[in-house]
Amino acid sequence: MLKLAILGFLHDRPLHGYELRRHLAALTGHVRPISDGTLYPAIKRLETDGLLVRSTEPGAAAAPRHTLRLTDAGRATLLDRLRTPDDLDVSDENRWFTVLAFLRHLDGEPAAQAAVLRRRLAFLDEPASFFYDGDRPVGAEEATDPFRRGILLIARATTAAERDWLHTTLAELDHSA
Amino acid sequence: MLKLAILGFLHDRPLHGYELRRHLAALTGHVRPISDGTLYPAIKRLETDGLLVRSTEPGAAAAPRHTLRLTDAGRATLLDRLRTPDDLDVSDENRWFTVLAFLRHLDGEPAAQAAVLRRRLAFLDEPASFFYDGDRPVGAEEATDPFRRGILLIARATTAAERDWLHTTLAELDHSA
DNA sequence: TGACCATACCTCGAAGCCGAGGTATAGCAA
DNA sequence: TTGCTATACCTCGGCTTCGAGGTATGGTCA
Repeated sequence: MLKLAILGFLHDRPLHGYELRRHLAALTGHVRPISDGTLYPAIKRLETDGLLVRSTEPGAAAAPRHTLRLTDAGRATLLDRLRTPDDLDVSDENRWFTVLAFLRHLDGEPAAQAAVLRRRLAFLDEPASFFYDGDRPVGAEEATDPFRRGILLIARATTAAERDWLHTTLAELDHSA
Repeated sequence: MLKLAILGFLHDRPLHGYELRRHLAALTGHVRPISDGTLYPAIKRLETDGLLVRSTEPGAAAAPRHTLRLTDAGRATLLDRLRTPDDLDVSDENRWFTVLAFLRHLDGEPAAQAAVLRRRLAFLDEPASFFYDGDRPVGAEEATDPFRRGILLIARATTAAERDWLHTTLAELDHSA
């Protein structure tokens, strides 16, 4: 997820680590902050994998900066990951939002974008609850525990809003394809 | 999060590992499945920490089962964690739902339950967006990218539903306190 | 001149998670 | 009797993450 986000941000334009940090903080920071000890090793991994290159420049306001630039391999990896996200990217909301944040990078391929959205739709259409009475899913109405009731109500509202948005966006994409 | 979920399920009644696995699959499995290689070491950690004990029994249909039972320390740890969840438990939706799933275990303490809900409310009231134009947060209406627009729309719907539920539930808790 | 802060990057050990693989037992069907 | 499936548990290496700590530069302000 971090890898995807880094590649996604760098696709727009080269950034140095500190800027990247701030972009990441804006995207997912209020939910799940990224520490330096996570970010910098991740950058190094991407570099050794040949997905990005760094060029040192004198720092504007402080220490020298390492400007990070996506390579062709990096760009290809990003687009590939966006075209075929794995199941966790589709089911976990945090990861899914990261995919959505960069899905526009597939801008020449509305059919590929639509295919990704359809995978999410399929996931949302799977009958799945959080709680079961034996094998039977427990609906929000019958939950006696107010907190579990909350989970079900919130999940239902989210799913409804997302289905709505998915359907309208898919219609637009299909139209432009 | 896994630790919290295990303690939470065992608070209801003793379970063996395989049952626990199925409970966990129902709670978070459709979003984020838990593998054996995660579950069993986690159980072992809880055991060495003295939070649960296991008693081997002949298996009903197969290999012998290890029935897991919460100790007093385990029960205390669970309640403590529910009373004072850390920030990530409050901000990350996956973790927050896990807290909610077991918050009823604080049933004698409506004030403590309300305090936890209020922390979530405070988090939701923080002005936070996913995208910024400089320092200014970008609203769903101005987002030109349809996918980022989706993120903002879905997040807005979720937040609205959750605020609603939090307010009504807090009113009930305050009434019963 | 010195204190302090924001910028900018990095390392290290501890811990957790994952997937792949392994070991058994019991029941059922070909 | 062979094989399959479900039950039930476990280990291992590899990878990622985290937090705590460290280094260095340049600017502001007293």
